[in-house]
Amino acid sequence: MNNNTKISNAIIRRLPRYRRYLNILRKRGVKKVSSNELSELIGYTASQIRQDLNTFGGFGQQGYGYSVDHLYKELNKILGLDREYKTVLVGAGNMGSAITKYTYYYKIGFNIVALFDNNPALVGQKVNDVEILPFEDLEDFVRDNGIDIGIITVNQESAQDVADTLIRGGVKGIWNFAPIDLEIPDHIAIENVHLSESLHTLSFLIRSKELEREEENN
Amino acid sequence: MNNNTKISNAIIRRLPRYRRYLNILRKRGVKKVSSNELSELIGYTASQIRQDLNTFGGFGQQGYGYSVDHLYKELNKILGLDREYKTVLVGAGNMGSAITKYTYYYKIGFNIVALFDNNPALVGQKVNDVEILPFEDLEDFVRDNGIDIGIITVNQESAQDVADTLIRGGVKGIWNFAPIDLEIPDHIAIENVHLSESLHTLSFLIRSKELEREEENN
DNA sequence: TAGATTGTTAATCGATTAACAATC
DNA sequence: TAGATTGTTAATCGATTAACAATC
Repeated sequence: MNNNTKISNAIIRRLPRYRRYLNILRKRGVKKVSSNELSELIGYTASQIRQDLNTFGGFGQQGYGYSVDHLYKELNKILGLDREYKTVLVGAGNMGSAITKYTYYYKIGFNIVALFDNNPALVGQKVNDVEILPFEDLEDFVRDNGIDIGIITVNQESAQDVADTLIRGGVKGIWNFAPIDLEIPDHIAIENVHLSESLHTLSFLIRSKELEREEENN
Repeated sequence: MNNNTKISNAIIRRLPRYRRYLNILRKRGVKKVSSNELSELIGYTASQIRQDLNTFGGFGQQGYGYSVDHLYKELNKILGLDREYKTVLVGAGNMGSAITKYTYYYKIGFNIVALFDNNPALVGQKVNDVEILPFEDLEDFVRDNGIDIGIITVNQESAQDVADTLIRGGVKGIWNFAPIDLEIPDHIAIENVHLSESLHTLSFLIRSKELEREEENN
C-alpha cells in the first residue's frame, strides 16, 4: 500500500484535507462522489485528486466515482488514524492546557495520559482529569507506559532537552510547538506548529495585498 | 521591491524561517554571513537562499556575503513586521486565552486590544488586562478602532459568521484556528492554523516510518 | 591584484495538469 | 450497449539546483 516509494510532502499535506472533506460528505449522508465533485469542494483539480489517491491505491470505480464511506475509511488507514496513540504533553502552561483540552474535545485517538512540568507549583494539579507530573519522571513514564507521541509546549530553551528525553523514553513522534527546529534522529516523526512563523506569514500576506492595491491605484 | 510579481507560496513559507535564523545570528553578535553558512544553519541550499533573497532585492555584497543586521531588517520589512497591527480575538475559550497570552508574551507588533465572546459568563472578564466584550459589539469595534487583524478561535460552526463580521468591520487579515476553510474575498489575507490536520500529518509520518522499518526487516 | 561570494542565467528535477484508454 | 468516470501515461509548468560571470 505505502510500498516504500517516498510520498512527497506536497501530497502528505493534502491528505488530512481530503479526509476532512470526505468526513463532511459522510456526515451529510452522501454516498458517492466523483473527482470532479471533490475538486469543486476542495479546490484541487480533479486530475490532482485522482493522482494523489492513486499513489495509495485504486479506491474508485470507473464510471461511478468513489464511495464516500470507503474512501474515508481508506484515508483514515493511510493517515494512521485507525489506531490509538498514547500521548504525553510536556509544558503545562497556557498553551499546554489549551492543547490538552483541545485534543480531549476533538478526541480522535490521541489520548493524553499525562502532563509534565518542572514547575513545582503545577505538579499535582490536573487538567481535564489528567495529572501534571514532575519533569524528572518523564523518561521512565514514557518507557514504562509505551507512550507513542510527545507534545512539546515548553519554551524554546528547554525544547531540545525535552525532545531528547522523550526520544530516550521511546516515543515515535513529536508534535512540537516551540519555535525551534529540533534535532531529531531519522526514525522519529516530527511535526512542527510554529505559531509565530504562521503569524509572520499572515503579516506578509497583508502587506502584499496592500502593495497590490497601491499598484492598482497607479 | 515587491514589484507585483506574485511571490510563490514556497518562498513565502521560507521567509519567516530566514528571519528566525537571522535573528539568532544577530543575538549571537554575528556580523556577516554567507549563503553557504546560512545553508548549513537553515538546511536550504545556498543556491536557493540566494534565489529567494534576490526575488526581493540584492541584499548581499559580492565577495563578502550578507550583513546579518541589514538582512534581518530587510526581512522584517518584507514580512511587514516593521509596523504594529491592531488585533482582536474572537472566541475567548481555552485556545483563545492561550493565544492571547502567547502573542502578549512574544509581543512583536501584534497587539490584541480586545477579546470577544458570545458567552455572557465570559463577557467582562479579562485575559492579561484585555477585556472580553460581547460578540454583538464586534463589527462596530473593528470599524471604530481600525482593527487590522482578527483571530478566530471559535468552533467550526460559528467561524464563517465571525469571519464575515470581521470583514464587514474592515480587517485586513484573519488568523484562523477553526478547522474549516473560510470563504474570504480576494483582498483579505488569511492564514490558517489547522491543528487537527497537523496532528494527522504527524500520525501519517509515524505510520510511514513504521512501515519503512517493517520493510527493512524483510 | 587575487580570492571570495553574490546575482543571475541555464539545466535539471519534480509536481501539476491534460489527455485518453480502460472499464464499470 | 452507451455513458460516465477512473487509472495512468504523456505534456506542461514551476521550483530547485548547478554553474559561472560580475564585482566587491
